[in-house]
Amino acid sequence: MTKEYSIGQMSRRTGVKVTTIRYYESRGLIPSPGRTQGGQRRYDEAALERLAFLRHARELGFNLDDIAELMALAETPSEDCAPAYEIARKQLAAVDRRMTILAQLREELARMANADDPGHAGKCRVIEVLGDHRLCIGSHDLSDSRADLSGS
Amino acid sequence: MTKEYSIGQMSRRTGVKVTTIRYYESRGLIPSPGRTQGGQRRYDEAALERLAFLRHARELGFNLDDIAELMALAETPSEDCAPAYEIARKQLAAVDRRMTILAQLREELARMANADDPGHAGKCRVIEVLGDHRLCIGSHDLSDSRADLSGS
DNA sequence: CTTGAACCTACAGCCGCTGTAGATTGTATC
DNA sequence: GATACAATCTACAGCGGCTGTAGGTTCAAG
Repeated sequence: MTKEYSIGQMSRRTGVKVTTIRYYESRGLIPSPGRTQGGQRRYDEAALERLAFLRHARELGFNLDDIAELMALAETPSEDCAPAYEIARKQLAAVDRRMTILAQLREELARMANADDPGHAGKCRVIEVLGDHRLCIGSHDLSDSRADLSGS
Repeated sequence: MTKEYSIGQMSRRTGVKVTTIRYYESRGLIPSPGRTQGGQRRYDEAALERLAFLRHARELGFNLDDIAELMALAETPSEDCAPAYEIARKQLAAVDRRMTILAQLREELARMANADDPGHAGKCRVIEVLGDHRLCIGSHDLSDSRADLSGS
């Protein structure tokens, strides 16, 4: 009789929220587990490992499609590690791009936020800078220039 | 007779997409403009300035609620610049946090992606690392640890 | 048996967009 | 004026990755 976990236990052990675990199941990232007579999910050790893998990959910013691929690779012993490396390198490149952009944004924000002269004649420097679009950083292609800071 | 702009002209002049301009209008960030007899939007110079301000602020990662506040401040001449500074500093702090986290993520990814030994016995290093959650960076509170790289 | 936490599904929303179907308008050219 | 085509319109839905809640059931401890 192998050890079983409820969804709450899975959540507490991996740090992935219950609603998120259900979401991952709906996305096919984790298999639907067996159920109790009453309909409650019961997971095994393998499912726990899989969820932990998923969580770790999410932490590193891999998107769910790439994670699905990595998981498939993990379950298919193969001599070819190229696909996994491709995915990891792609993510590394994206992190590098993001870091470059954030550094630029930081400069402008620092200028704006740390101005000694907060403003004059009813016009704040923050507002002035934002109103002066010669100070815009990017081209009109904004897809990578926004300092999106959301965690999810 | 002041100069008028169609929504497409607004888009080309500011780099904000037509659908996004409509979205901003629905969110109340820009006022609904006058219309032609046929129902097409016609904007004035002031609207163009406002949209440019909005775009610049988005570029810097300010969220729409904060931008709405900044725009209200811009339109209300006041001696008090504290609210604008507060918003700017909050954003600066968020950028700093994100940069710190990205640096950490970068380290781990680099380790993973640049390994000289790509893997052995059918087990890739990338996969191994992801499966070893002792290498996780963060606590179980992931809200700021994900390397979200999306531009929007 | 009772109680209350944990669990279930269905549905909707967050944030900031973004696209598309089907229809109308505006403008340039003939 | 007629034609052609790009531009514009609204309504609706979707992206990515979650996240919450209403209303109901199950599980486990006392």
